[in-house]
Amino acid sequence: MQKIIFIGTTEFGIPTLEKLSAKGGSASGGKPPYELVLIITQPDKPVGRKQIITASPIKIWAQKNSVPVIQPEKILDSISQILDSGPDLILVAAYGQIIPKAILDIPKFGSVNIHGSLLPKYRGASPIQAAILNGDNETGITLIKMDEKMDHGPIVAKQVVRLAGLETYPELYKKLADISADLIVETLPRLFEGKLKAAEQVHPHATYTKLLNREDARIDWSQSAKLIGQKIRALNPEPGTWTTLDGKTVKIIEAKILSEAKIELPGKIYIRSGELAVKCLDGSVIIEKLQPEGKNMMSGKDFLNGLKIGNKLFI
RNA sequence: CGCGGGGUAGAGAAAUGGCAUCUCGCAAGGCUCAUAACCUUGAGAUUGUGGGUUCGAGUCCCACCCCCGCAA
Repeated sequence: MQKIIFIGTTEFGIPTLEKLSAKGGSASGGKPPYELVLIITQPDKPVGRKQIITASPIKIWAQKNSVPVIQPEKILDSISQILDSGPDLILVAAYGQIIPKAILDIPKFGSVNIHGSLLPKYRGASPIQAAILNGDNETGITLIKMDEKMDHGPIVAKQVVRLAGLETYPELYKKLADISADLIVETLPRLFEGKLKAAEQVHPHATYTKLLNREDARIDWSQSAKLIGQKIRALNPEPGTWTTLDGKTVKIIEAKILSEAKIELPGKIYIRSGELAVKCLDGSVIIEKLQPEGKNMMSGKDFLNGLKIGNKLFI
């Protein structure tokens, strides 16, 4: 039975862990086909307004499934434990730290990374958001052999996902997480048989994504409705698209776009068939869900009920 | 003790210390070929909790609970 070390921090890795630990068929005597010998995740961190120390979803899963878990500040500090567990493969999904080559090279079959885009497109921190943000009509999952450069190693497997142009980030995230689990299950046997050819990435085609911050998520109402819609779908719930009204921030959580040719002041709020609508460059955006500063999340209609519509403007 | 906003009817919001209003929703009735439109009427609230000041508190004071934005 092949020994695997899983390294990751976010929910993205959960479906993969589930599949890896799932019982096999009768042929394998009902045992999982692989042995998860160790899970490595980020240390517990304070989260939220009350700074409650919170364990990563991966740690919680590990504990629930009785898999040994370690949380080094620096992963290199744990190199002896990694060696001791004698892994045949290291699997990495959304860990959040650079893993040095000294560790990647430990397992017989090397280290494989799960990445949420079709590499070499969208290397880096936010590949899933990038696909939505750019209005791509396809994205996917790529498995690569890891080398010392970020998202740079040769490709061992790839799964394309078509996009309809309506996906939100959480939806696509979930979908890609599930697909990566299937892709891993499909790919590992061939990898362990040594039958897998790794194909070098076409490096000149590489594009990069950075970690998105709050300023990236501010809505510019002078952009096109399509662009604003993409932004809202890509950047919620994190970091969360927002705008301001009378100097107070308002989060825009869900919206649909409306192509109305009439050009008016971008950001102007008006009512269209009882719904909250906002003018932008080439059309309008119907806001379905939003959250004013200090308030709970509410529908666009609820927001309208309390709003004295004068010449209100989102800026 | 990081900074800040908030808790009023099912929902969203108003209310110089003096009868708690408005919009939406809901119910009944009406208009209409018809309707999510329009008109009439109605139900629905111990104003987060506990104290205090006052002739009188949603409003002022004290304490507590809960929700949320920023920051991390």
